[in-house]
Amino acid sequence: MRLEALVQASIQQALAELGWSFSGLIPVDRPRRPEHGDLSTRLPFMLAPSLGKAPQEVAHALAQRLRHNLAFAAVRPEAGFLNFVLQPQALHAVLKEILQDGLAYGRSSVGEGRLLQVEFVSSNPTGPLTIGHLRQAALGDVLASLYEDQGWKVVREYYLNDEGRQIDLLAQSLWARYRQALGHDEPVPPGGYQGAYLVPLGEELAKAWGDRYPVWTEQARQVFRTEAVARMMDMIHEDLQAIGVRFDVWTREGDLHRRGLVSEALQALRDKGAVYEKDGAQWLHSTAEGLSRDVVLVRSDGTPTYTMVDIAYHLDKWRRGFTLVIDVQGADHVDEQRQVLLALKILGLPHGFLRYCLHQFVTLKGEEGVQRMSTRAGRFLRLTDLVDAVGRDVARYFMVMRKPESHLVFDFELAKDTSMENPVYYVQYAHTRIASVFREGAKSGEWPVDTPQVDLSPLTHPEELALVKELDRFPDMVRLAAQELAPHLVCEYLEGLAGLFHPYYARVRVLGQGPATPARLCLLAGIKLVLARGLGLLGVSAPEEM
RNA sequence: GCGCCCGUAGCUCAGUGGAUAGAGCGCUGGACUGCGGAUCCAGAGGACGCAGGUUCAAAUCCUGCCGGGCGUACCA
Repeated sequence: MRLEALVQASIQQALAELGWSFSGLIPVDRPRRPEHGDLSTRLPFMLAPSLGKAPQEVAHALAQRLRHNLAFAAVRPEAGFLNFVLQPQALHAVLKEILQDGLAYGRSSVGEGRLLQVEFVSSNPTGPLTIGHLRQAALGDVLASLYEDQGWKVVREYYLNDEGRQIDLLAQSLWARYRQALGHDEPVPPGGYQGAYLVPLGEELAKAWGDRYPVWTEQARQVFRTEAVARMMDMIHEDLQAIGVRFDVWTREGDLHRRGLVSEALQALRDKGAVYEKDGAQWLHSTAEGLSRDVVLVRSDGTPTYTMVDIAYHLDKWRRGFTLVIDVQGADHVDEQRQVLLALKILGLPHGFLRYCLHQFVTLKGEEGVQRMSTRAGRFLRLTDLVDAVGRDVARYFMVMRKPESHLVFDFELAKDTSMENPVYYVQYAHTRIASVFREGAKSGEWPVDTPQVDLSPLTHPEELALVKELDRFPDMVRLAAQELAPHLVCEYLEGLAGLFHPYYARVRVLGQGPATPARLCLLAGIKLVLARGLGLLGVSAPEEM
């Protein structure tokens, strides 16, 4: 039994014996200070008012009842808390269970196979992916993994905005590069895409097509739009491959229009009385529901806005059978998010169907100081350049190591220069070291061990017991990271675990220690397992050798 | 102006209302005749932006300020 459950069950029994009751989850904390025990509960504070007793008194009474429980070496009431010191045997039992679970350790079936969609990146096909998209890609991919681990059936989806003015601008920018390649003095249109990545494409088209499109006509627009989007998608696919992200479904804006979903969603909103006309445009009456402004759904020229299409898209997600949708988006989309959430509420979709993982931007600190990035101005760092410089593991890890709503300063020079003083390597090195011990142990015949038969009683060092306690925390951590959309908790956990392992390893020898050796090898096996599981959730490799 | 996010060590950042606030980097000084030194040990370094409030208990919740970011388009 896991430690938290063990404590909760024991307390429940004590409550029953005392004729007390507590509805709800009994809180179990892991105290920072060792003198406060291995585990503690603040339950007495919660129970005291209804019992008409002081917390200290409640804690005392509970401690009396729990004192003789064989799992605990001590149960101490202190300052209204109830602190538990575990018997080493209780921890040994936990380690055995972990090893028995193997790679399934920490997995859960709470998702019950329900459908979850994670929509992320969804970058417009107007250029290659940048370091900004990398944060999205890493966050979305890790969130998807976390939910898969919790028993959800996850669809990773990319929404492809292949319509609209930005695409026209891109097409015309590409056309200008094409004309330039033919020796004409055709400037990139105002507000167009200045990036150098269009130059070689323009040259290719010039070679292939010659002087076929001398002026910007409707026909040229069609041809260059199709060509530009296809080329940009090739780039994006290449970038995604570089960081190991794969999408299950690509949805194109054009498809939503073709299937009539946009007008259908608009009609549904109209039926709810949430739409009004002003200046020839159709507006969503958002202020009526407490938002700060109304938004246009259909422009006066009859075309739907981005927001309108987004609402239709999300209504379709609901119809597709998803129980939960997580959208990973940047902070510049907050206003948009509120409007969509509001529209879904008006349409009667359940609260909580759509959750946003909102993240702040990545600022890049390079040789020229902090730079604001812009795809349109051609000022950005390509994702592939970053991956080439620091590797996929570091790139992914760095993008999720901070909580999404925090700004993330990516120091490019530091990432390259100090790659040896890097948390990713610190964690991976712990895994490698254990693998190395196993290799050595295999030579001496000490490894592998018959896990179920090993006597773990030699595991008595405080560091060893602390390590098992940390391993025990892994499933809760994964659950919390998924629930709170907080992948950084995984990084924090792994660094903590590696931070317990390295000092232990430096102090305690594993091989050639008689009966202690198989016990310690079991502990190392548990650590290695959990490190691999955690790194796996992040999409970071767990190397046997470095 | 209004809305949302952030403000914690020199830097980058953790910290599910709990007990004496943490990590990495950087800095100072140590540790290799045994399993990988990409490691370990020790030290210096803090008004948790400011002021009120709620609570047995606040870095955490509420209110108001101050600072930074992002929005506030018939762009996407």
